[in-house]
Amino acid sequence: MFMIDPLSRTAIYEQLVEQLETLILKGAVQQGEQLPSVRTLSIKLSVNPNTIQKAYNEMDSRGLIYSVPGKGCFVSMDAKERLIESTREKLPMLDSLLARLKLGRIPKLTVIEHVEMVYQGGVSV
Amino acid sequence: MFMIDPLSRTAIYEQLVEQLETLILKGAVQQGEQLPSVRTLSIKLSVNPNTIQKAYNEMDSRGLIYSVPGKGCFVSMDAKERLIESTREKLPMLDSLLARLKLGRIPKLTVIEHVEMVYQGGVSV
Amino acid sequence: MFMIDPLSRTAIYEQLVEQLETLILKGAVQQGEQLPSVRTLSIKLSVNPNTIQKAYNEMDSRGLIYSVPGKGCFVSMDAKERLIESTREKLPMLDSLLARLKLGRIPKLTVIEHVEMVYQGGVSV
Amino acid sequence: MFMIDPLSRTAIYEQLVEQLETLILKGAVQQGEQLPSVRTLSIKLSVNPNTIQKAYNEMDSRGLIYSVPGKGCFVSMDAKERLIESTREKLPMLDSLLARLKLGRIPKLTVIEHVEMVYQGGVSV
DNA sequence: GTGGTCTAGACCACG
DNA sequence: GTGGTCTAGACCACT
Repeated sequence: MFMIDPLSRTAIYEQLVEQLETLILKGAVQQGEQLPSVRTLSIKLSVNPNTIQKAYNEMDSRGLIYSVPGKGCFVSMDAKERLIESTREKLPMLDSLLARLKLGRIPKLTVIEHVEMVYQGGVSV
Repeated sequence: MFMIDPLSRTAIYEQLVEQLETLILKGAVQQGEQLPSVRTLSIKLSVNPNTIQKAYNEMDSRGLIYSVPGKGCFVSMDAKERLIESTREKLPMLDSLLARLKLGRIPKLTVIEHVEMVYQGGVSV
Repeated sequence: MFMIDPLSRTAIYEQLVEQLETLILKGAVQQGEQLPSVRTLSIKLSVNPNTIQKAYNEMDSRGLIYSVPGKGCFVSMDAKERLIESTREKLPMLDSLLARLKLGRIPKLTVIEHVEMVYQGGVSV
Repeated sequence: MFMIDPLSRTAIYEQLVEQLETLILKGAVQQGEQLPSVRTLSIKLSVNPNTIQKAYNEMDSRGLIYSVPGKGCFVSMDAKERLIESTREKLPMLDSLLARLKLGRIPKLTVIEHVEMVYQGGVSV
């Protein structure tokens, strides 16, 4: 369910957050669904429980999941909606990346091809 | 010449590297040209000299600049070429960003608009 | 009789204690009256029996209820009196809350309005 | 500057957050001011650095402070404003507390006296 | 069993 | 020096 690269420059807990976000967006994890417990996941991923906890906390504070002490962590009912709404904030990243590609002589056509490919249902991330 | 945002979450030395890259790509800094000395730049930007040094080291190790002991740092003669060549390595970033935008319900048309805008010379970064 | 919010950050057993306290103070539960059994209540509220037991234990140790083995739990004859007496212990909470409201620029008039409203029989909790 | 009660039921990091909030509201800590470093504070309070870090993180994510890796943590320029704006969210707590006091036979006059006392600049928290 | 907090101690990146 | 992350292991409260 989760794939962790301990050598990556991005923190483990951030990898978890990002992956859980895409799982929610893809519908692979339904709203209201219970997430794997901190301990279970920590063992499966051979990662310290504190690290899992930190990832869950982060998402909790963003309202994407909620945790009920003694019961478990659950996906918020409006998690997907929240994520969709916040996506527009990523457009500036697109702009700066495109500008860099343009300077690097990547032809517009190549970029458009990538857009088409991804949006034709092609690329999974 | 350089604009540093000390509050940004991206490290200062990375900001310097990125900006120098775009300056080279834009031709604002010519190949062979001498770069400001570490001390000069550290004072101008009120940034720790170590930080400047780190940025220069990073670019040196990538062959984009070279330092002549006792004289200073200079832009490599093939800096621009190297940068252009390495740009293709950034395409996977584009793919994953596009996939995220798609999941976040950003319409393809919106993305295309951004591509057009940037490639029509619109956006400067 | 009881309303439990399993998503609340306050523990379920504390919700039960607080509600039972106000029921006693309001006279909705008379002194000497028998309380629902742990099992009954746990089913009605779909809450773990241990949780109900914990709430009852808490109130027992405070002398608000007493349990007769084999018969059930009963409200102490002096429960209401005890609760009223212990209320003064809550005044420091009022002070610190007021201090925080003052720092947060809540006007005195607004606070007074709330006092009036509650004491005019307005607010039920 | 900070007072920690390790025996309190409220978590240490929450005690820190609350105290820092009141310090900001009182103006004892100015906006833009640098906070004590994680390590320094952890030694002064004989608390684990991670705990201090957690408190700082919490306030960072709420926009009350910002941290610059390698430099330190600083109070946000709009910290006080944010805190004042969020104070209204505490009014429901006032209502429920007042309702409990009323049930516990605390006379309205007594409550009003406390309000007057605090708002006449009396109580420091 | 669950989540939450805390300590101790380590390592990294940044300035 | 700074903040940030991670591990290991412990304890607590709640269900």
